[in-house]
Amino acid sequence: MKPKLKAGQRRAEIMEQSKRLFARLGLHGVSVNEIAEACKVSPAVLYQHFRSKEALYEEVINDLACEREDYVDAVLSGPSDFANVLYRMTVIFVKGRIRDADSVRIELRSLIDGDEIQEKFFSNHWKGLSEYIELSLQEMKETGTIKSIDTRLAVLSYIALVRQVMITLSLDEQEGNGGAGVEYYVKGILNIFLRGIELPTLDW
Amino acid sequence: MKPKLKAGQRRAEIMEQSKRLFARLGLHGVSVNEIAEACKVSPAVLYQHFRSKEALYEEVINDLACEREDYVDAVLSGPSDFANVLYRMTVIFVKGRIRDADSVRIELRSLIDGDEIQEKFFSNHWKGLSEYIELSLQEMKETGTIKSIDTRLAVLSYIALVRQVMITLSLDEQEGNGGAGVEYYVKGILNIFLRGIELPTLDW
DNA sequence: TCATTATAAGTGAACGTTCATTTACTTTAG
DNA sequence: CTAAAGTAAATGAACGTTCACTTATAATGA
Repeated sequence: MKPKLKAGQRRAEIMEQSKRLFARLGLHGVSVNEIAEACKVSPAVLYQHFRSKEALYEEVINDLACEREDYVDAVLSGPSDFANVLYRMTVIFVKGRIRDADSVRIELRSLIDGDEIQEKFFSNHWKGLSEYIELSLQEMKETGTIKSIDTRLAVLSYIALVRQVMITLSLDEQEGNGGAGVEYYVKGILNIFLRGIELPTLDW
Repeated sequence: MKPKLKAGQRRAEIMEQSKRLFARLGLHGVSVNEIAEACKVSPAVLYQHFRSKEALYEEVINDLACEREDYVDAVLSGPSDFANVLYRMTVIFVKGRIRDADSVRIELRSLIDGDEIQEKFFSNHWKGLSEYIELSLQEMKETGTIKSIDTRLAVLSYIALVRQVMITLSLDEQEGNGGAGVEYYVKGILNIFLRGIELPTLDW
């Protein structure tokens, strides 16, 4: 006898399986039957929980886009200079994101499609990181700690570097990373970035 | 009466339209009918030139994969130090790529989909740039011009920065770039990169 | 030169399949 | 018993693909 799940659990199960499939194959790459099969239910079940395939897709995407990282610990749990705080924030960010590669995949998809989802991704996931950089640089500029610099370009560059780390760690199957972990990569790109904008690097 | 194109021209037309559509919507996002419609011919025509939809797709990708920038001029047409050569190579690379945004889109798709056909495209396109960096850094390491550095990480970082420029210039519709051109962005990220790996920046 | 002919290019309807979605019915738990 | 949770089967539309056919173009021969 098959166990019957409560509506809420079934819903969650459907969304989990959908997320996996949509991330890897895209909206048009997966059929409703395949999703149902992955959930081990008949296709009709999906329609008791979601209006349509597209509605399910949107909900999955939206769910991912709205997740937010919590940086409170990152800021408080160590040295409070720019480099160290940014390091801890980035590690938290990257670890949170690559926990499921699907989230990274879906973000990249939304980047290509250029839909509104992309903005949601940015404002929920990247904003914390980029605002911290932007405000810090602005302040350093005013106090003369740093030479004149294109803040926008700096933020853009750091995002690019972090995204590359996420891609390397979560999408490159080949595992040719030499087994290097999140900390190694983040430290590596962060130091490149810091030297790049003429700030002192991590002191360890 | 409609004009009839020669096989070669029709083939080229089909591939051009397909590229546009595949880039924006992906293999499963476009139907054969839509491609035919874009070419203003009946669907059957596609099958006189390509075995199947998938074969057409592969050929489009493959076509992109085989394009390669010519860096001879870049190397010869100015100062021959690492920074200046890399600058000129990068400008050529970026200009060539963003000439059609579709190529950039397809590359991003290939990152996500991770299939082998597209892998080829990816590695081939960046090869010129990344090999130049890799070999140069290796040489500087041996001659002691540069401190010990993770070459792989450096190459990865530069690719990330260049890709970000491409994305900004060719996918971000919002045009909030302040109208800054390729040269500005390339110079910006290149200097960040050079300082990042402790090499002298562009001298102008 | 100009009708004749051969062939390459293109058509449109229809094929079988798969798609997303719905309907009518069955099972299970409280 | 009954409401919720499930199923199997069926739907029309859209899909990729093929087929029998027409039309434009170019080569031929008198």
